[in-house]
Amino acid sequence: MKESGDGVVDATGDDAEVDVRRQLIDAATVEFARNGFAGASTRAIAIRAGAHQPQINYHFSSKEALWRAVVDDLFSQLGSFLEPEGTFDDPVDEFRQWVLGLVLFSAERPELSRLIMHEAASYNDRMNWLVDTFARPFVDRRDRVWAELKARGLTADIDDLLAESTLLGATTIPFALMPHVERIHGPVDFDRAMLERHAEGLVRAFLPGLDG
Amino acid sequence: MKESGDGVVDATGDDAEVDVRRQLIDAATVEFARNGFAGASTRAIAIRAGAHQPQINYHFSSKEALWRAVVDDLFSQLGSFLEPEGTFDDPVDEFRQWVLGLVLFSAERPELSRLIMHEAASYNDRMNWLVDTFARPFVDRRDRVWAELKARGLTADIDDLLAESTLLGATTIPFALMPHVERIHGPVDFDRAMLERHAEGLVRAFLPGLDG
DNA sequence: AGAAATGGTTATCAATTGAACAAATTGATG
DNA sequence: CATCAATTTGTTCAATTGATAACCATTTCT
Repeated sequence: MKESGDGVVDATGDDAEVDVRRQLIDAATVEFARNGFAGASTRAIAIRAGAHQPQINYHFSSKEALWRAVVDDLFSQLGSFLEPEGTFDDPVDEFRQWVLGLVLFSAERPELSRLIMHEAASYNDRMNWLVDTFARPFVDRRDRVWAELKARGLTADIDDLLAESTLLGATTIPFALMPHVERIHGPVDFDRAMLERHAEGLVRAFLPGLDG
Repeated sequence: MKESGDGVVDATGDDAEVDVRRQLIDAATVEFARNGFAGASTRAIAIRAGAHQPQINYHFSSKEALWRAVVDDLFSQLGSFLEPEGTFDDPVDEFRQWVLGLVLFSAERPELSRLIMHEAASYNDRMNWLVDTFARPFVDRRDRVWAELKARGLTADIDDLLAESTLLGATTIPFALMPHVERIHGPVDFDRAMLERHAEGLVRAFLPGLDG
């Protein structure tokens, strides 16, 4: 338990003991996503985690480091929603799986989009770290698939530089802004089938060439 | 100059005197959009405006009130980019003008989208006020047009409840997240013609029936 | 001229912030 | 039992926060 280096589970098998580090990350995920980095206080995070505020500086070196641990955790979860590179022969299949994965992930874990939205509105170190460490590989792959689809004449006629963020906005924003949506339309709930249908609709919208 | 009620310009014609209230709103727009409500300090806003911090509480009653004045100002600017209701006979024309207007506005003034993104990630009073006071009429009109287009079989097959926010995300997010985009692709600059072409691409993507 | 009003300036307030420190506790090992 | 490292807990600190009050300068009206 003390050594978290190798992922060996506590030999006692008694996981009634909570992992404070884990609890802190989960609580921080909620607070950072809701209020942004500046708006989230370490005390609020600690209370939500059922811990004491100084434990944040013990288990993580600083509030910044806790924020990075949260982003790390969220991107790792996102990875499990997306098929690894090289899985598909057909770029259309790859595109379809990417859109579906992003829609399903955003619906289940809107925190990552919200966290990015808080940071990506300005030029700052946290945003740069996030982009360089995690976002760039995702974006590069996306752009490569988009270029291949465009070469085949399948893509919507939108600006290449904006294609990536346009797709990102279309797939994730509805879920990231769900409080806004629900304020207008009332409580909303989606089952898997609806999300799959919605994702397929997005694919057809951005790849009109499929119907041609 | 003291009475800003009727838009009469200072009779002296000397407008080297700056309108502090105006300067504060402009400075607050930048700070709130970059750092969110909690992350923006009244001192930073005052410094950017070339004013003193207590002047914020003099010209506005509170930081909240200043934030609301900023939103009010931004929505008023948005209004000038959108054609008034009843201008169009054809819902396709109305949709096209709405998409174009939103794209042009977001490219020129990404602050409104950023400000909304900061607030709409959580249920809070500022977001509720923003939705009830400004967003609802825009959304209602958008939904009405979308329903009309759908009845004519022109729309992409995406979920009705998500259509509004999906459109919003696709049209505004690329510009709201421009720091993120530029971190990846390097400096980006768009001229009016490129934006018009991009907007038309979005229209065709979301109204595939137009090509049928 | 004198009073009133408007707005700018300085100083200060209580509250909250992230972080640091030391004492207390825990659990395992010799 | 004694020892030691790993955590937890309680307290404290300097910095920053939004807001307020007191004071000063200028203009406006009587």
